[in-house]
Amino acid sequence: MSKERVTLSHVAQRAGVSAMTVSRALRSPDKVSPALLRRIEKIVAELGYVPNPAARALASGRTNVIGALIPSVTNNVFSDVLRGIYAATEDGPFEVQLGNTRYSPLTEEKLLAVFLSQKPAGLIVTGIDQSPASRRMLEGASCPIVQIMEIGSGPIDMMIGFSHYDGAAAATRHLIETGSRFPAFVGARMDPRTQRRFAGFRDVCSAAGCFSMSRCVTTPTPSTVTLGTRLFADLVARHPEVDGVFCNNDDLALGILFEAQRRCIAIPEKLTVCGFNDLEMMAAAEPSITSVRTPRFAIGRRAVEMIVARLADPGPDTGRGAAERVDTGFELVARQSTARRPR
Amino acid sequence: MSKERVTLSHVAQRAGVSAMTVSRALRSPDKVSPALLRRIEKIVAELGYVPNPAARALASGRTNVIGALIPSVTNNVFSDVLRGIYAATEDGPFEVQLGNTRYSPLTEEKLLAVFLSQKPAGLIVTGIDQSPASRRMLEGASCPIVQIMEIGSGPIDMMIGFSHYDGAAAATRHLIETGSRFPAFVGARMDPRTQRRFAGFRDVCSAAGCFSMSRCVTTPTPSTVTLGTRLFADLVARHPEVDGVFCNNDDLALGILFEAQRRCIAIPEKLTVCGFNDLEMMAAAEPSITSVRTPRFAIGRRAVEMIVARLADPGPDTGRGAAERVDTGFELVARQSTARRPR
DNA sequence: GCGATCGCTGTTAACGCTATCACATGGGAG
DNA sequence: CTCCCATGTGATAGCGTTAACAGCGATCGC
Repeated sequence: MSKERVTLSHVAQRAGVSAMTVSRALRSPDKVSPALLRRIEKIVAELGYVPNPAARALASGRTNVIGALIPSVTNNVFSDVLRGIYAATEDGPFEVQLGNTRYSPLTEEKLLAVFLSQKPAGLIVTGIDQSPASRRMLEGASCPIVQIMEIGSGPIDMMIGFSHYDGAAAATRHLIETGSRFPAFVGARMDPRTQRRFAGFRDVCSAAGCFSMSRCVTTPTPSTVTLGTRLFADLVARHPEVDGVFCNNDDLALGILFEAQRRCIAIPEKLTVCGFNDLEMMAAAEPSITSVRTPRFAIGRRAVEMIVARLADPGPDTGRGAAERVDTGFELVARQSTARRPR
Repeated sequence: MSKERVTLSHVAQRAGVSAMTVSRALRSPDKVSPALLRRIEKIVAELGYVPNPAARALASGRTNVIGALIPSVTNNVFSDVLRGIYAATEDGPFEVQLGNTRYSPLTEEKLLAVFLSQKPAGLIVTGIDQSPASRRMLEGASCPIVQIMEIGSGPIDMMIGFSHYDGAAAATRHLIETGSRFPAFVGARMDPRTQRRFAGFRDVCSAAGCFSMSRCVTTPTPSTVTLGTRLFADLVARHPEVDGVFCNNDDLALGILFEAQRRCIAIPEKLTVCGFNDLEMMAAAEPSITSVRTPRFAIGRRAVEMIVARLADPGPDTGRGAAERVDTGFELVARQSTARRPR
């Protein structure tokens, strides 16, 4: 058993053809006669030939790498998106290169430069708030690009997501409709999407005449269940009148549930609670927690599919096809934590 | 602004030196005169030169890719490990290539073949239960390899993790010591590590004379909070006498907490509960939940560090250095859910 | 003062693959 | 019976980088 790598020419030699033909047999099988194709495939299997992606990339100027820029790997939201991305790529020829921007535009710029220099097959970026420099790089790129998780105007190329503002607005309306007169906002890691959720909350409350900035507690630190308990403790200490909380995500909502139980504040009788994203555990909680369901897995999968489709058919325009912009919507899932009749 | 890629020779031309010198300036700065080095660095920055990794890989026969084979991206456990891996790589020259084995040995074999063909700088694989084929491939590989999450005998190369058997045994002992006479086991996704946890539970219970197979409910499906509620419902329906539960992970434990609340089964008075992994929310829950803390982030980070260290100093042996085998241990964190005096 | 040595830089030749064009064959249209 | 084109295959030339060695002053030891 030789330690040496099996290359195209080894296969070619064994098959009595040129390396180019073997390359074609693997890359575009329809351009090789069927009999020869079978013979080559057999030899490839025998020798255990695996193409060298570096050589391929160098020679062709393209790679089969789809780059994905995600702000966090820990956050449940993005692990679902990631799962969708992996699900969509695992049958195809593409592989995923993950970049963790850690919510930093600067990190994103750096990663973008690195990714783009590798001539990726496509790029997935999170959100619509790229820095000017990032945006310039992306606009100059020659591969399909999908902005995910959010929709807005002026897509760089393609876009799939939903309106965080509308999602939060719907949740807030629900809180008010189920009788909250002193609604509060609890938010962590105030990234742009979170801020738009806050805006949705604020505008709906203002319109209903029940907005109070001092009932909004936020922090730049990442959201956790424990953080939810703390922020809620702060909130009730300052505002015992609070009778409804919109959390900018489910971790916080769960923390509030626990802290309320600890303080014997009945949910939903004394306090209604609504989260965001609808993580699996929201339905299982006691009481179950109302949340805004977002199609995270689908967004990840669809983003890859959009890139693959574009690659297969670049569209009528030279270069980029017509920009696709998909609004996935969201769904307010009302549960026990807001099951209260309005007075 | 030219669309053309900036290559080494562009930089070289501008600097009035050969491409090789620029390559050296970037790769081993100490072999280039300081003045020239500065000049080259300036031009690199000006031109925005980014090395082509494909060309580098092809020419040098090595890559700076560390491959990581993980059974799940969704599972909180592995997202923490992943975070550790990313944390350790983000300052260095290495990048991570993630492979999702989805708990399938066959998928793992395929991914391994692909990864190894790319001559990675190092490889991280999960667990110690590689298939014979996988093991052969890994043993034949010429890069550092770390098996993570578990320790056992006969490491392929390096290894970092803890004993799942011992962790479960400690938890079970704790359940019995805090007064459980009819302890139960609830487990999902019975992968090898989970099974060893079960073995720990079983052996400790048997030794204490309180093991009953029919009080062990398991399922091959992935663990979720909702699944925890269901399995617990099944369990109490068949065994109302159960007064303590060891869950093979925290999702299930949380589900059990919720289901117990729904059924007004007081925790810890009527039922004690212990999870595994000590996810963040265990401490925040009401009542807080006892769990076995495992150093997931540290394992991920350390695994990368072990690879980097090996790469820097291959050790005395030809090829591979002395195998490193790190037992990180675990920590039983007792909380309210098991706060009961033994009778 | 002279060869030996060191430090820095250049030249050449790959690495494994694919783009491109050239070439050979065979069949169908005129 | 030509001519043309489609089809399948081969030869050649890179892609951008690094390994390996060659060269060439300058410094050093004796």
